[in-house]
Amino acid sequence: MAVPTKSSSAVAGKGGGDKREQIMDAALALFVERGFYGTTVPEIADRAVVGAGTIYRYFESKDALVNAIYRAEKMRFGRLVLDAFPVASPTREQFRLLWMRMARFATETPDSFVFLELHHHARYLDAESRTVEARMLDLFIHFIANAQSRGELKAGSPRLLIGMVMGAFVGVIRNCVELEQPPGDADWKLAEQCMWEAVRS
Amino acid sequence: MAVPTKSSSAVAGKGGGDKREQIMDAALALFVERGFYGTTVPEIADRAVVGAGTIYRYFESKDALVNAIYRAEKMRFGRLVLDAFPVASPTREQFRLLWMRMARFATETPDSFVFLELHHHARYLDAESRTVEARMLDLFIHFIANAQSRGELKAGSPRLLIGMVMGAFVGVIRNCVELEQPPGDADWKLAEQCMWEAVRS
Amino acid sequence: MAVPTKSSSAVAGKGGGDKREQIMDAALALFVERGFYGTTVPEIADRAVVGAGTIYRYFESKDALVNAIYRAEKMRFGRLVLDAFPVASPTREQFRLLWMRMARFATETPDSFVFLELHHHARYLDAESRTVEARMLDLFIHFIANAQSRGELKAGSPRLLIGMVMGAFVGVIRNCVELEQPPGDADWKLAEQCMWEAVRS
Amino acid sequence: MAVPTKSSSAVAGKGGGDKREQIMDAALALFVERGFYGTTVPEIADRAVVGAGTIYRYFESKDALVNAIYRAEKMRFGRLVLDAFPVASPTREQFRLLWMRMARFATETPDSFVFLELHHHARYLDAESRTVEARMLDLFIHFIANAQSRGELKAGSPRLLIGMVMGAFVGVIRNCVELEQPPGDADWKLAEQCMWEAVRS
DNA sequence: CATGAATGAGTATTCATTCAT
DNA sequence: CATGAATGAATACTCATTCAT
Repeated sequence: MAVPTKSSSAVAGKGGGDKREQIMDAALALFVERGFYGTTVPEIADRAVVGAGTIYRYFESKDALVNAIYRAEKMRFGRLVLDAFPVASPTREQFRLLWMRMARFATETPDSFVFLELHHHARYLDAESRTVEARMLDLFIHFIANAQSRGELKAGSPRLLIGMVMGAFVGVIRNCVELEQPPGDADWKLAEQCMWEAVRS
Repeated sequence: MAVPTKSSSAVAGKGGGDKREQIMDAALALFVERGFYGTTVPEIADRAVVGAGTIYRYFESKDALVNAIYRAEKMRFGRLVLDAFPVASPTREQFRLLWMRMARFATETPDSFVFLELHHHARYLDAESRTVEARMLDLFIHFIANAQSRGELKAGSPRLLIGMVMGAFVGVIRNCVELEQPPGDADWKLAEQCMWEAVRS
Repeated sequence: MAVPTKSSSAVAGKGGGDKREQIMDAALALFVERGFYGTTVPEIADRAVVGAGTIYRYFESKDALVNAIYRAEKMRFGRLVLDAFPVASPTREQFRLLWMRMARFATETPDSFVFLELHHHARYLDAESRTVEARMLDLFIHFIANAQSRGELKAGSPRLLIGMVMGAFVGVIRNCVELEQPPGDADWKLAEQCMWEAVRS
Repeated sequence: MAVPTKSSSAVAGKGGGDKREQIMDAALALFVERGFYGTTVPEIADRAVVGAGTIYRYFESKDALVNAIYRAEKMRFGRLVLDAFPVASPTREQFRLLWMRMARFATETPDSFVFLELHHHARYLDAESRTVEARMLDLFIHFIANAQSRGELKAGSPRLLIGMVMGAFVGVIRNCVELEQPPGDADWKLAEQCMWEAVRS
């Protein structure tokens, strides 16, 4: 019942061998490539180079696996974007930083970003996964509300502004995914400037 | 193999007995509600009040059905947004009109909009469905490029700008879907103003 | 959801074709031959000459199937043994009749009898199946108690006497099953006489 | 392949550390509680406080384990019932003794008795286990035949009489198991008297 | 044309057994 | 000797699709 934890293996060294991570990596890639329902458990096992049964030593079910990946990636995203956030900087700087950090996440691990995007509303996400999502949203809402109260952003529902900016960000990624070329630095900067003008007061 | 065409039902008048449309309506609603893989063909048949086998008289497969719906809705979207487009109006007016027409589509038939959004990248979309999508994109690209050449929009890849604006639009919808309240007219107007400022030169 | 009923086909004639009954017959035989867990659903389907999926049109699960068989056979047993029971006859006659009817059931459909015996305490029997069993037991208990009150049977817990007599009956069957020869009429009569002497006052 | 024998532990004294017995005890309890197929090997290992792999150092397979338990318990049953059997006593006394010794076995180690009963006809019992069973049966047959030749028991197939008496015995137990109360001494005596009257000439 | 009962290929999941440590 | 993580063969069950009526 007690499933092996990730931490123990992080110490292991020896160059990998962490089955739990192997499985999550393989599953993430396949879910992005072929979708959740389009991916079979044996396929995940093959790609992770483990037996099919092994997956069930680490995850209760295929659903539990996708939820674990979702949470892990969402939290990694959160950490990358929010760690050591310059609370005192001007809003303009903060906006740029958020945007560029997100861009880095999306550029360095595009699979992860696409995965989070695709599974945002998936039926198989459980309550805890949705909570992770909700917590991050709250942080953004506070950020917006504060800036609005200083008169630096347009008035209006913070959620609306967030939806707009995040939507635009995703739109930029999608555009590049469809063109099958990674978005250049210039693209990210242009988009960032556009969206700042969209929300600034 | 000779599948009944949609036109046959258009002739039927009185709106009764159009099985093809009944099936598509039922499927659209269920796909939005439970996803493509979460919906079984017999369920669609039940909701459409036809026999399960009947669906295969109108559509070659479940995949063909979802593609037919995608194309039909995408084209309806295109017509609603582009019909009688005021080619001569100022760009600002054109932008507002596009946005508001899209808003009307999304507000009047939210299921259709969500469906198009959710299935944008679905694996089961075939080449023809992607072509419908591509044609519409071309129209937008020309619109943007023209406006750019007149110096009214920011320079940059038209696809990038489209991705950004469409993404933001979707973000607004999603936000409201999550809050389970239809976006108000004020929301749409605010968002429209924001995004205009995002793209105008 | 609404599963086809047995009655409709009983009328059908045409010499069989009743899938539900085919499945139950095949399953009964296999459960006796190889046990519940030793029988796979495809095996049942093969023997019943239906597709594996067809079984699930008639029974929710393998468990539901074994329960349905249990109930059907238990009730058939009850009917055969108790129908038109001569309430007014002397206890000795009643005892003989019960015993011989049970013997007929066990001789004519030995699989059914063995099945009921083997699955008496099976973990997969649900509440309803146990109720069928309990109701029949109640009838026997009343029969015993009445005879005891007339001083014709030994005093003592009716359940104990029933357990003893039924146990002895099963013992006779088992003995013959092990010898792989059907119990002769003389055997049944001898055993009946023995057990009467066991319980009479 | 050279599996540790039971004797080695008999030497150990103090009763501690005897893994083979720990495993058999745990398995017996679980098999009775949840059935053979309802019990997993790791569960047995947990209950026996040994590693799952250890079980395979003492038993070739799960089947071999259940067979070993069956033989051991059957032989313990035989010893308890037949040791120092008073060959010269009157048949009535012998019958009473057999019955009461069986009752003691069933009362003192009900799990063992239920186990023997439940697995009497199990598919996974191998030839040797059946031989143990057969040998004991032979002893009983001789006992019966002798008594019959002295005219003390009813004529008829000894096996039939044995089946009847043993069946009745099991019926008494089952009755008490169902009522979830251990059979009282009075119950055992009543039943013994009944069954003696059943078989005596 | 319409139907829906029947199908069986395909999937997630379990668990006896092995073997590197 | 003992272990328990890893394995993969085996099994119950689902559902898109067909076809006899």
